[in-house]
Amino acid sequence: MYILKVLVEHSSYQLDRTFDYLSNDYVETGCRVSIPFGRQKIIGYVTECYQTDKTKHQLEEEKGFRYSFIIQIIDQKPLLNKELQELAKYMAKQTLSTRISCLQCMLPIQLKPKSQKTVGIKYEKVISFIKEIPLKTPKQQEALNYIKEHPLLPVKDCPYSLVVLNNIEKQGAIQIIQQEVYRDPYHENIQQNDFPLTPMQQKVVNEILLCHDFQTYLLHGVTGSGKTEVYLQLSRHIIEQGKTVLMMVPEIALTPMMVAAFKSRFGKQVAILHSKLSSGERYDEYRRIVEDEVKIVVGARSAVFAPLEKIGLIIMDEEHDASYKQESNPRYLTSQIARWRGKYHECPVVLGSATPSLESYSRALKGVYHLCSLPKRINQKPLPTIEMIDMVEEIKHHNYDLLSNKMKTKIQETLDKNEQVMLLLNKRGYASYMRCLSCDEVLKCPHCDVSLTYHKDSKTMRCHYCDYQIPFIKKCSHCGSTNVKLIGSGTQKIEEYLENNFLNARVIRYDVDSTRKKDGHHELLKRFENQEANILVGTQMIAKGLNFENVTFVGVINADLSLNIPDFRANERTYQLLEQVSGRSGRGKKQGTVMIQTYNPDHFVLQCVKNHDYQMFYKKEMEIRQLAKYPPYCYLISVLVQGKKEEEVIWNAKQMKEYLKKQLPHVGVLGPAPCTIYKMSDIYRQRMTLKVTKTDHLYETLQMMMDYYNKKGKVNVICDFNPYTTL
DNA sequence: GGTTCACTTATG
DNA sequence: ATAAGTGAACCA
Repeated sequence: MYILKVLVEHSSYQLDRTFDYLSNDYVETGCRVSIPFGRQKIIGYVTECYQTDKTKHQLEEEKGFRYSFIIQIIDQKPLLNKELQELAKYMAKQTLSTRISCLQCMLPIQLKPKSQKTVGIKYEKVISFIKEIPLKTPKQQEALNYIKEHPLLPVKDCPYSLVVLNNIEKQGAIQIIQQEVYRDPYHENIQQNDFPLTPMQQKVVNEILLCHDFQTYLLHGVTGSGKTEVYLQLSRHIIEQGKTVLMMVPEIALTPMMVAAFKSRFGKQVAILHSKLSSGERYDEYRRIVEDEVKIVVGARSAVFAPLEKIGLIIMDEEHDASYKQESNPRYLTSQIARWRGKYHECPVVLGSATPSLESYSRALKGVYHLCSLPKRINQKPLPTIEMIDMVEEIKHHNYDLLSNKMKTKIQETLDKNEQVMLLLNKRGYASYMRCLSCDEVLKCPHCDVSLTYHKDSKTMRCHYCDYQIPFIKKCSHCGSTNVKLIGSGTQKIEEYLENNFLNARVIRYDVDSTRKKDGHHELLKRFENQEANILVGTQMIAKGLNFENVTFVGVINADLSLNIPDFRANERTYQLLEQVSGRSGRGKKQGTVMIQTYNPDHFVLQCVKNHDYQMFYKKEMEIRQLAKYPPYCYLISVLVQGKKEEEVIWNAKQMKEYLKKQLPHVGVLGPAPCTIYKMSDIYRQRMTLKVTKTDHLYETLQMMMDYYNKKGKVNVICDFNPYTTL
């Protein structure tokens, strides 16, 4: 008889431990079993299995609880291999989430217990050759010879009619059988050869290939420096060594070009994992990986759990991208998971970006990561020239239009030359902030260096970090002028505007709405690539990874909006966005230009963008981070306290703060303050922000606090390590 | 006495 | 997470 330690399917802190069951058969860890639990029948994951000589009765006497036998073993083979089981343990500890939620987030939804979605396995009729026998007609004989040449030929691809095939089958020479087929989400299969590398690219490739150990590389390459080609050729070398490659990209719908590049180089050896695949497609891709039919996995965040064996290289493109942070349940940071797997497989991890996150860049400078640079565009193409356009000046000249006169002229010129235009509408920053129209100051929190946001219900300006608040007064605190304005995200009808204001403008709008349907993005981009349109207008989605040779002008309509988001990363995000979008210009033979409209042309972020000077940006922004004690000078942890009764939530949150201050004297605790959305479906939410420099006792203390409050049940506590959005 | 509802308890 | 058990509140 065997004793099994089982995690039950429900993700709850009260059930975040194993339960003991009995089985007559040995069950491998990682398999699911069906078990009685209380009065229910549920699914559990086996984490341990060992033999015992004792009887059920003896065990019960000894342990003081009743044992049950499992009802059924569900999987013959473990769903997750040893590596991923280990990883789940690590992740649960790092994110303070339940072990079961970590296991579940690694599986495709179809295999998660609650999922009602059962995937129909797709079958196809194929012809299997059995034996050579004399046939009735020459046509049949001819067909049989053909079938002999083409083993397991799909019926639909056979040049002979079904009637002929049926006749041959009746005589017993062949058999038509049902065979499982995989749905292929990307049908195009054009093989393409590698491009020759520049000496700089070659140097990076050589350096990384020399590494046969775990090491994190930060590949800092300016836009258009050919990072993709480096990834492709590294991958080629790794799979030639018989190993596999994990290629991570930001939310994949936004980077169709990277996917296309891998597909066209490596064809069927690539599996694609992302959210826009249909349930069946995703399941098939997952199975292809499990069955070891795939050498490279290209995918977004959740692909970091791809069940690849023998990983020889892990790449994270656009390393700084916010979509790498999971914002629900196990709130993991993809780079952390990737590096854990790199350590496990003893292979290099490459983080690539034109605009690395400050956290990564500072690690590279400290020597924790190994820095590789591609400072030049390929083929010696210069970076585009950038011009700042002062919108305050435009207003002085009574131009209240969306576009400055200069930009209008430039757009028309570009269209006249039959070249293409990309326009970025920076729509970030949903909350309103206050700007003085006389001195251009934005009202900021005196403690947190973020702008205050307007709260309509209480008519106050409040800080979302520390809850500092002042009543809303229509007066500038800096110069005293009453000429102030609340600025929010105005929804512009820019597509219409462009069509009405420019001759021969053919506009494609590329945003969440216009690309919602499957392959929507792909289709729109194809049309733009084929010159069916000459203006592509969109939100941040157009900033990343697009490569159109005929785009020679990029315009940014409102650069500052994202500078005033109440988030310590506002400068960094703005720099990244503007640098990335600028890089879309002049990727072909012709020189590109960029114009950026702003109310703050002298702001250091915009000046650094103008000069393509990442180092300067890094230096200045690091000074700010150091003064305000923000990452990379500390780790942030966001502690969310939520519950049905507002007073209870506030009271408990304050109590937690006292506890934390006592237990962790070296940790700074900001708040508690109400969340941006302080009430969500009748649940009140308060947030504290912890600034951590030393992690001594940190996990244990937080774990104890969460256990205590979550088991009490009055309020619910969630910890978010390295938060990217202010909840 | 019977029904309802909030709250507690245990799950192997 | 979820179902069952507990006891107080309410009603006729």
